[in-house]
Amino acid sequence: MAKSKKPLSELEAFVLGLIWQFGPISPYDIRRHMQRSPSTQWSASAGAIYPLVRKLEKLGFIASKAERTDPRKRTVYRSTAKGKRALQMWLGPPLSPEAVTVTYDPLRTRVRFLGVLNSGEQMKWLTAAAKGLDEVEKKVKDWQQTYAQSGPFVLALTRNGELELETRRKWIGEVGKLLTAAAKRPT
Amino acid sequence: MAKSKKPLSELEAFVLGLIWQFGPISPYDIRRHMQRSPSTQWSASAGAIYPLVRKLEKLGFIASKAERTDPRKRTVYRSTAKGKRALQMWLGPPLSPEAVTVTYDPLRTRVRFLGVLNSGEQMKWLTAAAKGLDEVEKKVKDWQQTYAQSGPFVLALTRNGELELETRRKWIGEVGKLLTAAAKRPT
DNA sequence: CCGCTCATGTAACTGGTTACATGATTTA
DNA sequence: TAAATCATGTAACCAGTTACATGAGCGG
Repeated sequence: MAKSKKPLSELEAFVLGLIWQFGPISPYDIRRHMQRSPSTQWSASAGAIYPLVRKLEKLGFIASKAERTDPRKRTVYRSTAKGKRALQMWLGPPLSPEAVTVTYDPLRTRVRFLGVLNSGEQMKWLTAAAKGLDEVEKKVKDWQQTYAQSGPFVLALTRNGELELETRRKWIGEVGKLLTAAAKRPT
Repeated sequence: MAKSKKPLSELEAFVLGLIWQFGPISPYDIRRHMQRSPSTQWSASAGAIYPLVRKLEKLGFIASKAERTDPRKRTVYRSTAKGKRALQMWLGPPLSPEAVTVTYDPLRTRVRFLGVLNSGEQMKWLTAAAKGLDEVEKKVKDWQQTYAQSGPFVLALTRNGELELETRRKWIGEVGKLLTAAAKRPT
């Protein structure tokens, strides 16, 4: 049989996707691309990317081509037909279980435990959080500018960034109101 | 000096937070609590929780008490004053870098590469994604019901779930419109 | 009494990070 | 020519997962 390959990890699929989308591309450029992204989901470390790319090649999902040899070598990769199919499989439908899950928002995790601070500190925390979101917005806008007008999918990402930020801001604001209301109503 | 302890990991802080919030509580109950949460961020595996709890105890952040001994033992933990301070430190302000970052949304990652599917498949994917969000909503609502009326912080989480879901739905819808528009306008 | 849940635990693994190294090439 | 960047690589580590084991107690 041999058909039972285990599914790609999120990082593997992401790198394969980038190679499919921007290939021919070098691991070094993949790393820079990831480092410039506002997301901190992955470190984009050499220790992750280079071995991963070699693995994808061994799987036959991507093919390498030496662009400049020996001294200052540079190897670029592009997706193979098999790689494209693997990416399509990964995308689905059906959507894999980890594709459909609640988002992970570190601010949400923290609000869960805001009760460990006193009322005054809670308000300070919320102010700091709002300021943090301003920083995030800057980074997102930077990213958007560099990758502007790259088709409907980048536009979709841009739009996601806007909506997401708006929602988080609104929520932080509501949490503030909730807490002041709770503080006034003594137990 | 010895004052330069490295910061808590997200999981460590989360578990410490749960112990502070619900303690005295057993590692077993922590696991169940996490398993019931709609988030799939952590596996809540025994291999993660039990060693972690012992680590927190060794750090002096929590204290144990044997609730039932030897046969069918049950050990419960509660937060110490030091643990509470550690939790407050972790929360901030200042907010740690990983606290203020864009959310991680696996659907967003996937939309990035939707171009690998043809137009028809793209629409099917979006339909499947929307259906997936319905599932997420069910899970979130279940969770909300079990933990209803537990103070302003749970209320804040509930509200976050609502807003988040609404935003993701809206976004998926917009992506659909974006793509149909792009499909009609040839090149 | 059989199967399920309670409750704790560990050994092996894995995916990814940190931190470093190398050498060529470009820029100030 | 010194410093920064390009480009690739690896060794040591770490946090968390998978999968399994143990034994007590409870419900049908």
